[in-house]
Amino acid sequence: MKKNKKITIKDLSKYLSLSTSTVSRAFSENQNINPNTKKRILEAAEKFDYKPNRLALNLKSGQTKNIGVIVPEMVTPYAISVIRGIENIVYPKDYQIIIKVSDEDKDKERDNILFLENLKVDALIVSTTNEAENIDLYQKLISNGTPIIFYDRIPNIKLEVPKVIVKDAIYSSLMVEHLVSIGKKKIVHILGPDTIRNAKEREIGYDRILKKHQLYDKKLKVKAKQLSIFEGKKAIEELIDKNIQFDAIFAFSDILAIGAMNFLLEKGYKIPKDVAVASFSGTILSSMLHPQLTTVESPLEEMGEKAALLTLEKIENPTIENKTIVLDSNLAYRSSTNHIEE
Amino acid sequence: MKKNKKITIKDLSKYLSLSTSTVSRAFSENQNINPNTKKRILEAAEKFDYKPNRLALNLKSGQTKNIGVIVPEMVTPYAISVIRGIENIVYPKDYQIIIKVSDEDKDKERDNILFLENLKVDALIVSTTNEAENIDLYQKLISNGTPIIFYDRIPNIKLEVPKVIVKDAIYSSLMVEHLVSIGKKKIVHILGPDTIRNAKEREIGYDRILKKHQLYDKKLKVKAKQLSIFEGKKAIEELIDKNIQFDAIFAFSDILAIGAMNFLLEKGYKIPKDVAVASFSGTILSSMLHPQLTTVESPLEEMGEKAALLTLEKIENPTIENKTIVLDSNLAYRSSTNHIEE
DNA sequence: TTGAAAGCGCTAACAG
DNA sequence: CTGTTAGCGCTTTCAA
Repeated sequence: MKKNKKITIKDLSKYLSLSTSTVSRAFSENQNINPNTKKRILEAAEKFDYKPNRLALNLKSGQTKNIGVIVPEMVTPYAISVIRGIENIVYPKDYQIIIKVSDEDKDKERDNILFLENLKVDALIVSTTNEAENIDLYQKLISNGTPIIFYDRIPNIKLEVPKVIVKDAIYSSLMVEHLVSIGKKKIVHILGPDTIRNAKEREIGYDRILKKHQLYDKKLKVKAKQLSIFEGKKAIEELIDKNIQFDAIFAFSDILAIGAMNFLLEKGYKIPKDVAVASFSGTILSSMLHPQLTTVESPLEEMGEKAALLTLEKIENPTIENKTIVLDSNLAYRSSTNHIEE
Repeated sequence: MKKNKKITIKDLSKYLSLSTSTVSRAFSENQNINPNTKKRILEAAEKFDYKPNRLALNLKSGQTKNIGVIVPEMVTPYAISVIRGIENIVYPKDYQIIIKVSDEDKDKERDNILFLENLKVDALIVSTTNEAENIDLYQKLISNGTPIIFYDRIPNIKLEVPKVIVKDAIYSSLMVEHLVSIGKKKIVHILGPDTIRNAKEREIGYDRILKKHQLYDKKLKVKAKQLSIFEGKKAIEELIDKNIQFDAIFAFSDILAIGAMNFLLEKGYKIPKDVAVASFSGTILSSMLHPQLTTVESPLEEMGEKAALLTLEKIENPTIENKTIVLDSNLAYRSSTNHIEE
């Protein structure tokens, strides 16, 4: 079966005995066109259910109206929330998004960039897998005129780009302060991989509070090599093996916290009585567990919206200054740290 | 900064003193072109980093090379696995996918269809929110010549379309049989909403086994109105309120099982000793919990691949017969049903 | 205010 | 085997 014959400007012009250019003008703003003519055209368009052909517009304008979005992972619903925010902004403006997932793999990320470049996307919104990788490529795209906007996990290098981030160090501090406030003294920090800029920020926040309360002990810091359940589990297993005592855990991310918590649960620990657990990230995942996880909830959807706004700005005006937007988060206290005596 | 001047076939033809058509021929298969000429052209293309302009190709062919994918939800990593499968197949064929999420809302699903139609996607791959909704629209698109391929949650009506499904009833039976085999006698079924075809299938599987073992009791079936953690919790809460005894739960989906299990855990039940819990779906979610969830693991990635294959077939040959592919699943036995005496 | 004509980059008859 | 030409649907000078 053939596609329905789509009606074109030509058909309309023929029907109305007008030129195609006049018809065309009826669909663009502020053109020199007689209001009556415009009205007639619009009515006819309505009647025949005319829709401008996006493909032709694209070729004409050289724009694909596509924005590439590269996210580091999709195992957690983190990215999907950010994407929702992006959609909120770009769909009304007639842009599409093409989503690519890097699966925490810098090489895959590189492929994704190349793929999207090849697609001639009008801009790129990205959260990196590794703060120091693929910078050359990003740099190249940018100098070729493709706007790139980073969010959350941004490159460490001074790249001249717009970005949206959260206050990692501050909220990390606040969360650790919470752990101290509920009486915890030996607070473990499961650090994120040091290929992620945020990991360092969050560590700074953690260090600050523990030192302030003279609870700091280097032995309480364990590094996760990757963001996986297994690494979270491994980190804690290591501590236990080394016989290092602790009564709380502050993990770099949900997924790490989950690995740690499940391991403790398996071993019969009571949470939060024996060990309180808190993390950073704020996806719905944290409330799908038992006990529910106390966490720093980043404003993911807003992050996407801001990033999209910056993107659109940059597309419309490539010479605009590169803003950095810093977002506040929310502290969600849940059962994993709120011990209720039984 | 302006985009780099992209070089075109025209530039190449000028440089090589050839016509644009000859140059064009060098990039398409099986054309009448002198191998040497072709070689020269390819070399020049390489040298100048020539890339065919997708936008022009699209206009020319009337194809967007975009495939729309509509998924019912993205709270669980279900869809993302299917999408991965789709990507495996379509990316090598130079297609892009545009993902739209319906959030279990039939109206949103409708918007998504309209949106994608407007985008002139070459085909649609969809998993519905509701077996009986938006059929008119799907029907319309199909008769307008847009291939639509359904997977997993398909419409109930006899729509003449290719589809990919799993053996819901059979695996449901197998899972319930497992529950019986570990000694459970009072097996609750949390049914999915009856707007989902699979819910009925899985119920059939459940009924069959319970009747076979003369364990069937209508009171043990509770219906979830939606697929949410809360509904899972509510279903079980209801049973307990009504003082209905049970020692196992078979839930329509992961998310329902999670709600149920967390509620029981909160109330101090031991899982699986007091109550064993099993579900159907097979995302990574089930192994992120404690205890890990026994579940029917559907071959999600494969499902995506098959759906994509059917899609490509249909795009290339619209008159091809509409196949239905039925996939096998895997039973993953985990701690939520394997009680180990302590 | 409207129309004619050119052209975005590419492909595909058709002719040579 | 190669070139000429027209045209996909639309916008945009330029002229009228």
